Amino acid sequence: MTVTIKDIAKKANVSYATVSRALNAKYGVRDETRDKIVAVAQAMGYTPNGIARGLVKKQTYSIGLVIPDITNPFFPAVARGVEDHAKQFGYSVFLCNTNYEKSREDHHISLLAEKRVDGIILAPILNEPQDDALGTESNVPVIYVTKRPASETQSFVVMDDERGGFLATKYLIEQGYKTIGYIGPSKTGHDAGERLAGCEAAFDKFGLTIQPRFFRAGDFKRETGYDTIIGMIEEGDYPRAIFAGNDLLAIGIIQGIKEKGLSVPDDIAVVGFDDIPFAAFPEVRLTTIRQPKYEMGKMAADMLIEKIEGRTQQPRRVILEPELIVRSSG
Amino acid sequence: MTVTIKDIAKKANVSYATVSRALNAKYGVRDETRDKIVAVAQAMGYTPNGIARGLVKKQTYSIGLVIPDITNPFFPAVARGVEDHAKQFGYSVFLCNTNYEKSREDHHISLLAEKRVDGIILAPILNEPQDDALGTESNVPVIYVTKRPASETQSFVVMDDERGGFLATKYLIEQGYKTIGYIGPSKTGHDAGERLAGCEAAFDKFGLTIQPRFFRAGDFKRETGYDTIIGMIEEGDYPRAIFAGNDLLAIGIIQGIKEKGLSVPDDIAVVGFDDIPFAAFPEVRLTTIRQPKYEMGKMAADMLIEKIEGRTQQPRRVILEPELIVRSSG
DNA sequence: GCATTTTTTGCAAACGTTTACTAATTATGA
DNA sequence: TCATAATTAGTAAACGTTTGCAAAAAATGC
Repeated sequence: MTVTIKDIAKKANVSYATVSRALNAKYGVRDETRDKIVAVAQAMGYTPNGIARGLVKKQTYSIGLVIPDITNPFFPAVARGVEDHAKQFGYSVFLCNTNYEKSREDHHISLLAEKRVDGIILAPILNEPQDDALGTESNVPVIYVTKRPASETQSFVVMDDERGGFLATKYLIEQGYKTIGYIGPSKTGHDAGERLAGCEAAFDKFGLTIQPRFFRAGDFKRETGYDTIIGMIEEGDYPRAIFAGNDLLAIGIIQGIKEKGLSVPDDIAVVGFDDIPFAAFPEVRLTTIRQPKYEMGKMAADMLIEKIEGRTQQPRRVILEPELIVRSSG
Repeated sequence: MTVTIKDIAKKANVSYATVSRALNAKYGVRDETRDKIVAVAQAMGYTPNGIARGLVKKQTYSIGLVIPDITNPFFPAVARGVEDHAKQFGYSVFLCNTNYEKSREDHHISLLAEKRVDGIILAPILNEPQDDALGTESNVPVIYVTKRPASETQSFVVMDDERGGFLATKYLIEQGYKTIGYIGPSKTGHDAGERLAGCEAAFDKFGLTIQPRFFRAGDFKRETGYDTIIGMIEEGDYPRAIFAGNDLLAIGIIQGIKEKGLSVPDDIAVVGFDDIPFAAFPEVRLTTIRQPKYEMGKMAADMLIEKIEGRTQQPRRVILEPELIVRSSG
């Protein structure tokens, strides 16, 4: 049997209320008795029962981190940021992978609610309006991360995707490339739509006109990048530079280019988006837009704890700045 | 105020014991009343309080996963394996990064103990005897993963590092390489010592003699691989093939080789160890020994739950098989 | 040294469940 | 129809804490 506060009380000849007070270092217990109690607790190998405490204090010091997939190289840094910061404030974090399935997301969230976590950091799969039900219906504090919630009343921390797209394109333009293409998700729904928007904004600003045949909508997969560029090259009509919707696409694109006997960036320059760890390796050296992943996680944890501890009631909307990382691919 | 079982009882005109029974689908409540209760609970938006339940049932349906660093590409797959399997059995998992610091490991473990997790999966930093205190002193079930515990009485799931080292070396030998080197951690303490042992065993078995100048002890860092190979090449004395203690080292080694104008595998063949996601990319195509990371996590979760639910009392010692993945570097 | 204030301690309720035990109800068999 | 068995529902204790309130003890002031 694990030792409880009552066992200690008995052995120390005090009431268990006194033990509770002594152990929690509150005022109002004589030093002498506190010392004795602490000694006894120590000797008996006491570990406070957080469950019992949670029940009365209605606080568990746990939070949930709900993300699509920790195996996606984007998320470990975010998770690390969350965990590091949470731990600093005494919170533990539940890791929940949704595997990009709405049903799993829902299930995880309701499990977390049963576990009475103090709050949730959610990197949602989609950003559909109904998703925001969570934050209002249940009353668990939620911070959205990575993607903005549809509703205006929720807090979030995201990166400025549009600015990222702008930065990437601007860089390419300033490098003197005249024909620039985009491969990646299009506006509809996905956040990468904003990356595309930023790209278009740069075209606009610098007076270039978009050549639609070099703008290819698709998904986020490496294969897509590979296939798309191979197609372009085989048709004999390709741009001098390409902005890819994310690093995985960029890597696929580079692979395709090389396989066709062309060189990067001499024949085609490529800039990616995200700066996953892979991008920095000497074999890759991808020029890309860095998302502040760790900081995003840290920030989200910070905001969540702030909300939990009631220090703020207004929703906070944080938009982090992207950073252009110039390496060798563009 | 969140709705409790008592609120439901009042509205449904039954005692709250009945509500509890109805909601937990136990036998012993008339269908009619159960339906009514379920309907009321539904209508009131009831979410069971896992904390209260945990207090009486002495089970929280949470487990802890304690690893060095989720940002290390080895661990996400392990974590995913743990989480997927745990979830299947209704358990949630706390993610704890120790950052390779013993003090953080200890702290996390004692926090988990306070949270009354049902068990812990631990990828320890070191494998020193005193570490095993955990499993015995506290009575939380523990499964060691990645590294074996020093004590004989603990359960673990690891990979057969020695066999991995053997496989890698054997492959190199069979490819016809006569001078083979090793760069990586040495025997002292680290599990990679076993990799080296397997390497030596292969030398033995195939009648080759070890040339100590090609066996370089060090750590697990990419820079070490890079520096070491550069040194060898500059001295003008290097082996035809190298077995690296892990993939990061291997990547550093390859980079060094290429930078010195030599080619892989034509001048020097390299095989790594781990098969981190990076190794499979077309830019890298590293020949390596795959650790069954996902399976390790899954297996650990399986064993832990088995232990929690008391289906087994004997410690289980699982040693997974490595697999040689032949790509282009060796 | 005694009344008064302040500090320390104890008692008991509360947190939201589950569950043994008992009471009430319904079903069964003759 | 009635005794008995089987089923359903209710009472109350328990899980291990925290905390308001009251009682006891110690400290203070005169």
